[in-house]
Amino acid sequence: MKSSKEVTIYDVAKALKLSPSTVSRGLKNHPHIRKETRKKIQAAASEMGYRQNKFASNLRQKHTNTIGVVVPRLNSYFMATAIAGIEKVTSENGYGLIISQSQESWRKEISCISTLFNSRVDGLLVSLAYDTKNMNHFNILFNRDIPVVFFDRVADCHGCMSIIIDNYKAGYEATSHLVEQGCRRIAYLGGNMLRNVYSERFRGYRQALVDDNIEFDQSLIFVTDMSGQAGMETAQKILKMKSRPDGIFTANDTTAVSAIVELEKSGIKIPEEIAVAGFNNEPISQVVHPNLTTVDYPAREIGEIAATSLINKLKNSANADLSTIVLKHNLIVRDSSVRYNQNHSRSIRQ
Amino acid sequence: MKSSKEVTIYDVAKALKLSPSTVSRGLKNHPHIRKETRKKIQAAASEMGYRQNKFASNLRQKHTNTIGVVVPRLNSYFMATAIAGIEKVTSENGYGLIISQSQESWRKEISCISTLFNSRVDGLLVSLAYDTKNMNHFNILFNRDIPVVFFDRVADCHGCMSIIIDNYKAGYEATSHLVEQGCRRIAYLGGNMLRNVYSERFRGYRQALVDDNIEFDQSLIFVTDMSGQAGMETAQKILKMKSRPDGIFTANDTTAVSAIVELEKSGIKIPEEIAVAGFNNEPISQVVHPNLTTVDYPAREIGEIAATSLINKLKNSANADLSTIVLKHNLIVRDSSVRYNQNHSRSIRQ
DNA sequence: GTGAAAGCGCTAACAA
DNA sequence: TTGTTAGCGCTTTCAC
Repeated sequence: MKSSKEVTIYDVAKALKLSPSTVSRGLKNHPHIRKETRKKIQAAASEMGYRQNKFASNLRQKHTNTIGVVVPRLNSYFMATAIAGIEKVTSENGYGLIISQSQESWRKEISCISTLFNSRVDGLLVSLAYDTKNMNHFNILFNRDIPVVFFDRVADCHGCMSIIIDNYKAGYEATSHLVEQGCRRIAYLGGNMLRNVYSERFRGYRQALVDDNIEFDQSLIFVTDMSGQAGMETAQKILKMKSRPDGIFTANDTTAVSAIVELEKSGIKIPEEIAVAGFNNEPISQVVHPNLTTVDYPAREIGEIAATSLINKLKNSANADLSTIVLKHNLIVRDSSVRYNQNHSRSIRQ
Repeated sequence: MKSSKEVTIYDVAKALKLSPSTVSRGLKNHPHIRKETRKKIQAAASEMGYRQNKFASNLRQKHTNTIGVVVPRLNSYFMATAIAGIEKVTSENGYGLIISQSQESWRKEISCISTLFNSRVDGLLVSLAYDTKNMNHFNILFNRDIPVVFFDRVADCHGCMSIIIDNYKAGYEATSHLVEQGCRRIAYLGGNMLRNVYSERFRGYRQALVDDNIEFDQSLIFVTDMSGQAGMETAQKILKMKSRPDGIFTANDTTAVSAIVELEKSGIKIPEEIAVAGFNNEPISQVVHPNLTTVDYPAREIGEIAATSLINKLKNSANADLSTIVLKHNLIVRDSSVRYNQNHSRSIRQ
């Protein structure tokens, strides 16, 4: 194993007394090559330590076998898991991955897209930043027919594909569940309504109230950045309210958990005084006391399916493309929302 | 904004009646170019929608401005945070990132390294898999002088750089702390001793026992894969022991937390009957009840410093390279290990 | 089934 | 300060 120069197809060709083009063809199983020749070529190539120069190849072929990923943040359980899924299928399919973070900022997202565009990724997987207000920065991609698949935080645009769950339904189910447990004043704690994940969960929340004949109360709606900090602060606001809610539906687990911790510090009993439901089924939901009722969210699958869809689109550009894939979610009921007494009295009442 | 062909420096040159080389130079602020010309070139280029073709450039320059990353898993708090740090500094320095996961497997790690090598990354950032037994797969890199910086899970090899914390000291401190709280039979729950992070923490544990005149007991040592599952199973083993430990030092928080949850299910009082200390200061450590004593670990900094070191090495290859950078850790004492009574009685005794 | 040759877009040595 | 030119390694048309 020498530390010498790179081996090129010219070197292999010379060694075999063949032409470079034959070697090139032999290396990629071109049909018009005799079996023996091909074998000879491949043997010699690996013998000599040949490795393809992708730049030369890309330069000719005009594609990079690279996929760009733009996510709000890397260090959340959901994203890390989704990306693990993405990485799995892209690497299995011979694609490289360039991952970048928008840091939840529209501005930074614009620059990520532009960088990735300049890196000539073949396609993109994106989940939108918290405050992205329009999709103009994607136009450079659409103009060149670079396919984009959105996942989780999606937007309608140019018939791009989206991989999501039914956030409306999940929000509806979580809220209904709280109602079933006897809650009548249910707070909603969510993020920027620009993002589908929050607006849809909110829509579900609201519809559940309507269907249960509970009046909507604007003072119970909290829109925050959905950080742990925000959960704490909202809990403090709730503590100061004259007429406190008796239930909270939170659009993620991080805020739910920090709200619970904060509420319990002040002696509030969960779920007796305030029942809580979160979203995402992060590991933390099984550790907090009481264990958190939450919506299970197939992070890994979302990543895998997003990547698979993009690769399909890349492979046969004349694809009959589904525009949206909706994955199944699952309400997981745990102690933070179950009121055994209440349940009991209800069943007696009926 | 047309969706037409790519603009090349030839197009720009033609439009400006200059030569391609002048345009090339003008675009990258080459010193031998008049200011006006440069401005004219840059204006025209952006006007015309020019974007550099990196393949052509790479093909010429023999480097890719791309850094490869190999980590055991993406979806752990520590790794996601470290990678967030890496991404920050690489993107600031104009490097792309190719991230891959070894899935904790030596075999897969070998293939990751080889793929990255074939992608011609300029350098690598790696944290070793759980069961990597030798470093031969790195030889292809060393043979071509491709620099590698290890972080967190490191190994001595070819004078590569390593970014770590003092795991020995941290293990020592955590164990000593448990002793101070009155523990006399302290279990150690760790991973494969091949990995520095586990062997060093174990070494610290052991030395702390020696220094406190506590006899080492092999039956209190549990080597697992450090998953949540493993924490649960180990807790069950401990529950069945005739002579149970009165303290546990666990080499990560995930296992610590699931062990605590499992022990408490069986009515064990934490920390009164068994005091527990973990490692990593994951968010979950502040949610579990009782809050977990743990070692704070500068994940983001480790990532940032690893990336910075690699880039420095890349930029001036004649670098006076430090071989190891040790970052500060910090024992965070929380309720899972503090025995107020015990403390009190000790202070009286003294 | 194989070879010759051109060219992808850029950079850098050399020339002017 | 700018231009000329060759060539990075590969693929692909066209010719044989």
